[in-house]
Amino acid sequence: MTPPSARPTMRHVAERAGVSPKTVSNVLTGTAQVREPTRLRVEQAMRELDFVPNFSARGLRNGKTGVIGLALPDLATAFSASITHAVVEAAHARGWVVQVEETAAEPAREHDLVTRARTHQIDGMILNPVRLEDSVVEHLDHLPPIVLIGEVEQHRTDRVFIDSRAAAREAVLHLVSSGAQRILALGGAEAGAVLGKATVGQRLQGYRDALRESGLVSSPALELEVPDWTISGGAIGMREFLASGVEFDAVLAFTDSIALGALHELNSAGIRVPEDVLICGFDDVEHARYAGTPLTTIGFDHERYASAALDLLSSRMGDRTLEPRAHKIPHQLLIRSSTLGPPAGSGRRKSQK
Amino acid sequence: MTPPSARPTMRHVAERAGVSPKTVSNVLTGTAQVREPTRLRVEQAMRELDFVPNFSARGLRNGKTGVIGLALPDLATAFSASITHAVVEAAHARGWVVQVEETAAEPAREHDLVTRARTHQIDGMILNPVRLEDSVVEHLDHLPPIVLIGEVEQHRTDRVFIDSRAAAREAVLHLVSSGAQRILALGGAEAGAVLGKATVGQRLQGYRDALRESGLVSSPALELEVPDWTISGGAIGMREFLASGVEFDAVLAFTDSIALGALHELNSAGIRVPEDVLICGFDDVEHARYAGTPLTTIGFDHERYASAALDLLSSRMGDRTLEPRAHKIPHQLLIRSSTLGPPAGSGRRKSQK
DNA sequence: CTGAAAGCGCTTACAG
DNA sequence: CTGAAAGCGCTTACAG
Repeated sequence: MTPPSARPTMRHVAERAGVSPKTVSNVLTGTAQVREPTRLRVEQAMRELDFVPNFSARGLRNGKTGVIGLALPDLATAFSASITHAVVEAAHARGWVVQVEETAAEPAREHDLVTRARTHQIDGMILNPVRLEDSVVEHLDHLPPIVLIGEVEQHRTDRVFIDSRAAAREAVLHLVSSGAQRILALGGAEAGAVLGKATVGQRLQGYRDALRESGLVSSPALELEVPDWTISGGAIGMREFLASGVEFDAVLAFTDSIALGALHELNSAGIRVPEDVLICGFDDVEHARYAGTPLTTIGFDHERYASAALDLLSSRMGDRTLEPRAHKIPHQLLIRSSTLGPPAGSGRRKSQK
Repeated sequence: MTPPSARPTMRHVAERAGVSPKTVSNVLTGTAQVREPTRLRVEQAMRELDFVPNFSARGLRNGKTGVIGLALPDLATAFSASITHAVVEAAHARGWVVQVEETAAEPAREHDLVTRARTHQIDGMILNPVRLEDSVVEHLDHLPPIVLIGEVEQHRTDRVFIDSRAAAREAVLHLVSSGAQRILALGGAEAGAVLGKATVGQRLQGYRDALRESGLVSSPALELEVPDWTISGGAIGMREFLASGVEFDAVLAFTDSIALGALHELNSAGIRVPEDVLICGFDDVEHARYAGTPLTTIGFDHERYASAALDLLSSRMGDRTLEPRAHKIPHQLLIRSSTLGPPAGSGRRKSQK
């Protein structure tokens, strides 16, 4: 019940400085030149009154809020933390603040989010879709600018991505060249998803590409989903797989968190990495490098990824009629201890039978 | 350059439904009862026009935006990810969205943040202060409600915290009872900070309390700062310490990330955990449990922590004259492999000389 | 239960 | 370079 008048407005500043509100606005936005002495008077009045502009009013007037949205499936993962950090830093450099949303890997929540985007008053949104419903894309015209991050088979929106298919292929070829023959893909057969439509599909395709090229057979028994893309999700998936008794000598995990969970589970089961099983992750989060066995992974520049997304957002906000653009960020296979095993041909451990 | 009129307003809905804007507002906010047939007509008009309310306008009118701020020193850490996740989930349950900020451990940026809080149009803010400048607290009356999370020797603001001093003491007593005699405190002597004023100080005090009680001497050589509270920060700190040649047989790291960096560095140096050195962290982030050597740590319920902060925020938004309240969240020492060493008295490794 | 009026705090044309 | 007017899209009293 604090009266709103407790907070000074431009009118108060104007009165105190003996000018019109317009002049205060000019000082604030720099729209028009203001003579030095006038400007100093206005600035002093602002200081004396401890004035700050009301961004709701400005937003109402301008149709811009200075806020962008960042929507990720699960904010608790290491990868999300790294991306959030990078986006917030890059956004600040451009004068924006960031509102975060969590889609919890539920398509319904993604949909809600996008349709609610306008009410939240954000100027644009960076969305990491899990399974982007087509219905969302349909609404595109009524929505603020959206940049998709991650792999999406969808060309009506700006996108930033790494070539996950190529990266997965490289990773698997590396595993094969290190002597692996039965490689588990851990992270998603993603039963319901159309192959290739999202990150999961891309990585799975790259995995299969490499097997084919290497003359190895792919098998549904070696493509395993995990409950979620977290450390515990990876651990649970690995535990189930070990219980199945299927033979394997390497793991391609679809994220580093999954890989770390799998690594833990292998160690608990007395299976040594890399002596018995090789393991490779995805994303190069900080603790991949510092894991008990440092983790081979696919790395890319998270800062660059964030900047690219913001640049796309920025130019689309300037012109919504632009053709959709896709910005590919280079990736790199980072080889660490987890795949530096004994020479090819040495007997690898088989999983229990 | 899209005309703002592209977006339907309440007036359009009202015209289409043949009612006044006020009635549309009533339907939307539920302020007044609306007769069933009227309401249905209005709702259909909203659907047909794909109407969503403009929250900037509503915010301007109501003085509320539905947005709260969450400010953490470094969004990239595992602890930040866990807290961000918990806060966003709890906020959504209360109908709020969350804007994140990063203070990068710089007091100046915290100060900026707080003074800019009003312009960002947030209804309240959750701030994890590193060194909260008194100047910030001075401005409290001109700011939206703030809840501090973490330990702060400051009683003019609502706070949520765990008893870090008691927790650190328990952890060290546990290390001592496991046979440790020379325990490194890794995370901050925090040269400039007044002891006890922030998280660092609390944990350091608890550490010293336990040493004193155990009849062990504390020594500046065993209190080490790290460049930052990250995994690599912990690794760098540990590396420097090992180079110093000071003897030690246990480590109390001030966060799990620091602990994991230290663990990695010890392993690299051929020092075994827990056989040669015991190590204990703080916060119980997910990968503490899944580390190469599962990490003993101080755990607490992150969800409860977040909910408590939002509850305090909520009630203060209802009444700014309330006495400041402090909500303590219980913690628990979680003993895992990293401190399950050989029995006390067995020869521990000394660091190199 | 519904309507007509006024105003939240800004900024954009439009004049000087 | 500065001012007076109008309006962004809502909602809160105030009447009916």
